[in-house]
Amino acid sequence: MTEKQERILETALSLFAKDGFSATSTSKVAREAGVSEGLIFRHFENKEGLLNAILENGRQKLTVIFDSIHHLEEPKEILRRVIELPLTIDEDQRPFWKLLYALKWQADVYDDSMSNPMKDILIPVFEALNYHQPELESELVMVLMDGMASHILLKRSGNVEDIKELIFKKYDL
Amino acid sequence: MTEKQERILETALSLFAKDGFSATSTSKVAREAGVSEGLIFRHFENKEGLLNAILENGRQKLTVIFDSIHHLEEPKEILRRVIELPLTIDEDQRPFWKLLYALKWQADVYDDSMSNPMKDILIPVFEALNYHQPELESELVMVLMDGMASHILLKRSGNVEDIKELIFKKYDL
DNA sequence: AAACACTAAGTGATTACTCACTTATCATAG
DNA sequence: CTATGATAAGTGAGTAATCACTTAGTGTTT
Repeated sequence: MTEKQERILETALSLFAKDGFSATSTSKVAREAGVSEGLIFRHFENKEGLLNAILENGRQKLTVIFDSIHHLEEPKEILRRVIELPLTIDEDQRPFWKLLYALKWQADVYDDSMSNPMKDILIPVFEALNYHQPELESELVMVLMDGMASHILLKRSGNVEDIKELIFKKYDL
Repeated sequence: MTEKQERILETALSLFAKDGFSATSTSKVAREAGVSEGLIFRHFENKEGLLNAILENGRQKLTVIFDSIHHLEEPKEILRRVIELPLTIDEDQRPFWKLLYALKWQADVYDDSMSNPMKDILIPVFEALNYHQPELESELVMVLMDGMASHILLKRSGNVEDIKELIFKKYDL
């Protein structure tokens, strides 16, 4: 990975997240990255290839987080970690998440790859906690997390920490 | 409102919702609507004006629904209606909601106009039901609804009706 | 006849992408 | 050590197509 290659990925992610994928031109990415436009196509073949490289990059970091949760033993500890996941997104990861959430609505792009691993984590938790409908409870938590993530990524004021505590209370965590 | 004018609004909404605002060209809207491209600019001034006309159109229908809930008396009945709102989106309203949710992520566009009216409805409900933190509970419900709406609009399988029932049970509705 | 709805053929700017070319990297042969 | 040559990295000026938008003009209503 060249330095210029990384610059392209970095500024493309930032621009895609801020203005949207199709509203961001390759020429703008090149200009902002201080690179010739041709270089983008040399390294990433086309605009979509650039997007895929960005997504693949982010997905790898994601797997690490998932695995670290999966290795925990105590069910309530796992549930706590899962629920507060949206709150643990740190500043430099935000553009990636914004891009991911924006792309969901982009027709063809939508990707459920995060959904199943999460279910695999949550269902055993609710089984261990003797909930009546573990699968349904898992889906509900995932819906909640989706809402929380949107809430946080779009910076809608409110105190997210308090909402988290409220959810913890409801699940007796 | 001319027939062609309505055709433009209708097909533009459909295309914006399917492919995104900036990925949809005015020429495509015109072609699909069976109309000359110039007509779009005559009636709506520019592409953004077309978008605003679509949004204004939808917002008016929205106000009607909000008011009908606001006029109810029984707190639990209100809460029930609010929570099942995402499930009552019928097929011909879906494109509007998809567009609205997609636009949230479009940087400059985001619009909180739905948030405050909803809070005004929910806070009195939780006060009447003697919840400890009415405002926080309202925010949580709104976050949940946001998640549910995404879930439904993106057609992620699962049984939304069952999830709704589970939520009802948790709020003792 | 005046306002209105509408079309067809434009406008310059910008789009994603290509191509011919130069420069840097680096292993191996003399 | 240096020269050679292959490969990858990078440039900048192109390309046709498409973009949002305009303009000049044609029918239709009132």
